[in-house]
Amino acid sequence: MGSELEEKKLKKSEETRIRILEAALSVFCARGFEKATMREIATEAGVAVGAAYYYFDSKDALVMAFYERSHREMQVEIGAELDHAKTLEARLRVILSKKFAYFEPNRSLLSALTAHTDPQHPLSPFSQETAIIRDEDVATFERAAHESGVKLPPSLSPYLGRLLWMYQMGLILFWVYDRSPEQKKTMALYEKTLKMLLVALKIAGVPLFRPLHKLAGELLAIVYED
Amino acid sequence: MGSELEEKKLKKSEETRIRILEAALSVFCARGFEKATMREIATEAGVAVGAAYYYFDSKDALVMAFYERSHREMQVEIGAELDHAKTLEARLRVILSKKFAYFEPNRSLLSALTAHTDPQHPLSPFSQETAIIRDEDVATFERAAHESGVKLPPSLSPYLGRLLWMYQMGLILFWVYDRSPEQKKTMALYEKTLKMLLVALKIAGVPLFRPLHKLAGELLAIVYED
DNA sequence: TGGTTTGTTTGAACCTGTTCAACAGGTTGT
DNA sequence: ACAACCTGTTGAACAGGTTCAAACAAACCA
Repeated sequence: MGSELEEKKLKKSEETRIRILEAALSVFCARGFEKATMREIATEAGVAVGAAYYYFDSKDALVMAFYERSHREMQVEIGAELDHAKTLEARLRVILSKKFAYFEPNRSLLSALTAHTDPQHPLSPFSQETAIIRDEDVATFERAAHESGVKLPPSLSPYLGRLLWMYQMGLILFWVYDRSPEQKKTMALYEKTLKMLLVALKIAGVPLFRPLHKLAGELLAIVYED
Repeated sequence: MGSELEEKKLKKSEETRIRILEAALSVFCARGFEKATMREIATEAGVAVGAAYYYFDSKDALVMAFYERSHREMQVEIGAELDHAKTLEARLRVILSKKFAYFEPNRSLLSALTAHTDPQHPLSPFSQETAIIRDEDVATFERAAHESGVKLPPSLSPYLGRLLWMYQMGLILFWVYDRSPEQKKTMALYEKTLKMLLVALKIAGVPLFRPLHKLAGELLAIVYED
């Protein structure tokens, strides 16, 4: 009957889509994003160039697909591991370790994702196109902080998730371009800044710092307004 | 004799170089960097495409030439105005106002310069290619701070110029992509952060903050090491 | 003067991301 | 069975950045 065949066909189509994506990743890793050509990717996947464009809007879209898949897979793993972590420090380490570990073999590919500051550029971490992933990531940070009992004054509380996301983004950016052996510099920065962050969050609740809260809140309101 | 004619010739060659650069800027401003084509730039300059590549290595190199010229011109103007400014606040305002004013008509072109985070990319603010400009800028900030009598503990003092440059870079980046009317958001951020920066620098000298100095110094050492 | 070197200019050709008209094969409706 | 249709698939064609062999011109040398 139709449905069975249709299912087969959908399967087959999804299969070539994946084959093209795999081919792309393999060529990206071998040559780097810039040097990789759509023709080579298509050949590697055993299809014509046009087929690649039938499944993916652009070369960038291939990276985007990789990013989406990575995100989805990591979300699952992080979600599972977060349940075993109690303190905020442990939770943040779960998230960050997972990301570093996951992207380790593809650092050069990741650089295609962090290379653009322009929020108009599809691959920018600040773009419309990456908004869904970003929001989910922010929510993960927010939940991790919330569930480990972090309390911030109301003027700062709404920004907590985004601040943690920003911190993570900065670290990853530094990591991607870190040329020290085994990215030792990033790891040193990671340890130091994580400690500082935790201390900062701890003392941020103290009423003594109210004037600072107000200032910080105003700044964040400007940056994140609308 | 030779020398006179040679001078004429050098003049003529320099003239076409400038004509190509002017044409490029005009087309960039009319169409934006991406939409501008080398063929149109060449036509506008009244030369063949090849000529543009004889004088400039690439399309990027045209932006780079613009950046170099802007920097040179601003350095002169800033240098003159800095003598009339006493306080650090006044000096920083001189530098930042000049940059905003100068780049105002070319915001879209500037975005080609701030669009890349990759230090390997020629146009990145962190690249080898922009190092000379960057170092001169850092030196300007350093001098401005030094001459207005800012004192920092020895663990932080070597980074003062680079920190101020970083602050400026962040502001400019925010400005380039600020879509609020007349970039009001950037201006609000500018006022607030400048005040905070000045306060921070003032209290950074207080011995009470020694443990913070040590931490900050260690962080900066990691980031700027090598 | 005529040949040689050096600096400048040209435009065709190349490479790569992207588009698109054409086609193949299967499904559906009649 | 036939037409209409939907889904994939193809490769030629196009656009724009870049290269390069060849031509040209001016300066220099003999």
